[in-house]
Amino acid sequence: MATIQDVAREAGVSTATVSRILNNSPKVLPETREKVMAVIEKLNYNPNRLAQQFRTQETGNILVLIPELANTFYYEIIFGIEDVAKANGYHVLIAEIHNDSHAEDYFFECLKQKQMDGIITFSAGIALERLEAMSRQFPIVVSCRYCEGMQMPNVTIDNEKASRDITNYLLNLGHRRICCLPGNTGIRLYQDRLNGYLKALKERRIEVLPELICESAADIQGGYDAVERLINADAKFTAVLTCGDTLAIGAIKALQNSGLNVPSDVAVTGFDDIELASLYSPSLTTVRQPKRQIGIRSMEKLLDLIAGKKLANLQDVLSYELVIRESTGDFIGQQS
Amino acid sequence: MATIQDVAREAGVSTATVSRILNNSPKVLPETREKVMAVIEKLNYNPNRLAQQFRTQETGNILVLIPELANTFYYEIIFGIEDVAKANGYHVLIAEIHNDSHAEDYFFECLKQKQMDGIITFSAGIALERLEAMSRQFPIVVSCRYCEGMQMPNVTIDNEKASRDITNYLLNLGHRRICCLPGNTGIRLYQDRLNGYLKALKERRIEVLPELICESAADIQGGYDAVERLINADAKFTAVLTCGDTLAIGAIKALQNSGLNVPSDVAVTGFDDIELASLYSPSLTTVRQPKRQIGIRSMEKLLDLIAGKKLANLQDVLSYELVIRESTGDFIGQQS
DNA sequence: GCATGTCATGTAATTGTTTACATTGCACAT
DNA sequence: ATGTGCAATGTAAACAATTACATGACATGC
Repeated sequence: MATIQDVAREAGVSTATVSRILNNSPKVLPETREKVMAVIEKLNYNPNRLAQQFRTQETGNILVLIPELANTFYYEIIFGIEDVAKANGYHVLIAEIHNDSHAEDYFFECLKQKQMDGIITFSAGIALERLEAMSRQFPIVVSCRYCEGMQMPNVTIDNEKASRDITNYLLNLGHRRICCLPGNTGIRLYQDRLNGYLKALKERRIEVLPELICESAADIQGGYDAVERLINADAKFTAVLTCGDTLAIGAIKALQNSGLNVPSDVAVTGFDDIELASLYSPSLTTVRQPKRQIGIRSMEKLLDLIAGKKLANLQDVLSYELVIRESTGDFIGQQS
Repeated sequence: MATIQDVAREAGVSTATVSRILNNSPKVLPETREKVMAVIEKLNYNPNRLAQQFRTQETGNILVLIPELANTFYYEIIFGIEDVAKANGYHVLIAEIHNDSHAEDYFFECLKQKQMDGIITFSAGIALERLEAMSRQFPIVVSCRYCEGMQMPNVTIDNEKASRDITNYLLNLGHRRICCLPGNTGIRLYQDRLNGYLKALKERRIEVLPELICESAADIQGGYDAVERLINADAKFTAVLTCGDTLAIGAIKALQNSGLNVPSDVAVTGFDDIELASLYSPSLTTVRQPKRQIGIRSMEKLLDLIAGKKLANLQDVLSYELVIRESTGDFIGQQS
């Protein structure tokens, strides 16, 4: 593998000149450039990016940490990130964290050690305090996770409010016994959505029934299992509010397997508006997060951080939208 | 940010000693080790991994290139990769290629320039000849894409045979007018599956009707669009064979929207057995690829390549399985 | 007491770039 | 002729680690 020295020697110039040509510095004679380019061609020379990065402490790569590849919610966000990244000459790498805080640590170490220029994370397995401390030193944006009281660059929607809204929608349809599938309440995000549900019920002075709240993994299987448990426990309900579209899909499948029709027997709501939400049968009533916008905003923030700019505001709270589809059907009873 | 020199100076030892401690070299006095560790702690020193990598030409990272994050098929494969990687001290990064061969090039450049130790690719936008040439020099494994005649490390199933099998299954159920949604036949993978369909029909001497073959994007929307086109063209058929589960889901949604029931009016088959295949309504009859195994095998191959071992065999062809579920229903007619 | 071996540690080269600074050569004004 | 300025190019340091080789201290055997 040829080095810049090989090129310099072969072309009879100094490495500095070769470097200048490579970096499009203007101060170089056209004929010199041509001569050197010919040698580069001839030797099939490629600059060693590791050496470049080592020298400049810049990689041109940013890293996105996501909890699970399996959650299709992240696609469009990542599209948004990629768009902005590409337009600014950055490349996007993705790493899956699962629940492995060691892995998460590792990647933050990579950032510390300049292996990438910045991180956008959707995960938060590591201690928030550490994350906050690191974010003061390195370009880090936390997306889709509201970190109350924390001073970190942050892009989200108001999950609690959105969840309250969709609960109110069910209440307005006449539902009173509404199950809640909050997913994993160990994760702040899901806790917020559960809180929205609780708040909505309390505002209407409707009793919260603990037996209608069923935690689970926040995926399809989790939704399926949760509803199965509810049915086995003989719970009575006319609606299932889930804190994620994947949960909703699992829930619907379980309801159907028990011979219940969605929405005529039980209404179901999702959250996020993943691609499948509109394509599933029945299609899902859900909260649409501005996914692309979240990605765009996150990357823009990250670029500012990388450039060392002061952020105009640390936290961006974007707007969401209620999307009414088939899974909640029609009005079933009295308005309260 | 403290460097190894700072640590050495502060601890009153040489950088070599610090380095030895960092790399668990045995030849260092316990008291020296302790003294240095204390300084490392005190200065909050972290080795600069970029410098390490630059020096050693090893990164401990491998890269997985996938065409689209949106295709849930890759999750479990990546699980398998991650398992083996983790067990061997490697970390997995993922990059999405879309249809951007520049991006693909970029990442292969990264490999050339030692920014990662190896690549497993599910994509093949770049010229196969170049890929083959590179794979002779660098650790590269091509997964899920059969590259006929190419001499590259490769892990796949026999797509054509699997597709022939599932077509035969439909034929055995009595179907004669079977649509085929091959997805994007520009991609070899889908071409192979289409060929399997064609072969099965020809073996039974059933006429291939071009109007029943409808190319599209290889995703949910593509499947939806393709069936819509077939219906609008007033095509007559009793089954739809798709070359991907996402296509199948789109197809089912479109059929249902036209008032057709799956499977009683039209049978539908998928391919891949993504998570959703068993959870969709109706659940999908499909070809189960040994996803985890594909991941494991791919990573094992890559490790051998990184270690510079000669591979026992370049190509691994793994076995698949037909999974019968609801979307194909029961026997509808005469056996041919 | 001296040669030899072993162990812990130090010295300094090395890796491939970039870049601040130095140098050279030339044109032009004086 | 000579000084000045500028453009093109060269020189060499710097980046932060690893590691081959060197060194020094001490123990051991004769």
